Amino acid sequence: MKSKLNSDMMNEKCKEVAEVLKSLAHPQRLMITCHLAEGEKTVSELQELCDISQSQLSQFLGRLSREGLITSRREGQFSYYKIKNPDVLKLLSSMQKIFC
Amino acid sequence: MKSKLNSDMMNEKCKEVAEVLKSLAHPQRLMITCHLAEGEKTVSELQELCDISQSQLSQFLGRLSREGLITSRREGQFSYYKIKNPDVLKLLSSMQKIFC
DNA sequence: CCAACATATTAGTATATTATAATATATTGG
DNA sequence: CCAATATATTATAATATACTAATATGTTGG
Repeated sequence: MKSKLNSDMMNEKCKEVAEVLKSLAHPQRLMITCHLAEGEKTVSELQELCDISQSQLSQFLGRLSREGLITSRREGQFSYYKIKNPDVLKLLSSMQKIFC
Repeated sequence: MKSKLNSDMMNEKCKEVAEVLKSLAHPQRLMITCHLAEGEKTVSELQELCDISQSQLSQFLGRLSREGLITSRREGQFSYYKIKNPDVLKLLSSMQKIFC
């Protein structure tokens, strides 16, 4: 069951996975995604939970969206964000088991 | 069995884990660590495996060492590197299951 | 010892990221 | 409509990262 990758495939994979890691590799972005892993949240909820400036939160959410980790929907006043990529959910869950 | 963290602990954890992710969040550093996850390797072996310049490889290995993910020992002409942090080994293994 | 090889360090430039402040847009209750 | 609230965008300065070329150090066989 051990899946070996050839050199080109490995290059590709590493590039792809490194992108995801890069998105998560910031204390507050990680915190944001960890909270989102528990379920959909509004920006204001996240702001409470993460203790982070409005502008930065919005910028981080923008980046995480652009990079495909999360999605949002607008409902009235509020924007709701949640994890989009199921692999990211799995990764967050693994990390929690390992580090928490 | 669900370990909840209070806000301060979560801050700490996120900071700590984000550091590790940052170390891994580069295609070639990820590739290096993936190869090291299979076992100890010399710099020249890694250079072959990763197709990367001598200087960059050495700089990346330096960084990964400084950041506590890997260790090295010198034996004659060669430097042998391997994964130091067992959590990193677990993480790499999880990521392989998820992404490969 | 010295030539060749293995590895590490340094310096310099280009690019990316972070954080902050200021401003803009969208929605709703009154 | 307008004031208040929620969210997004822009500009900018500080810092970190990536890459390359050049040079330095350490080790060994002959």
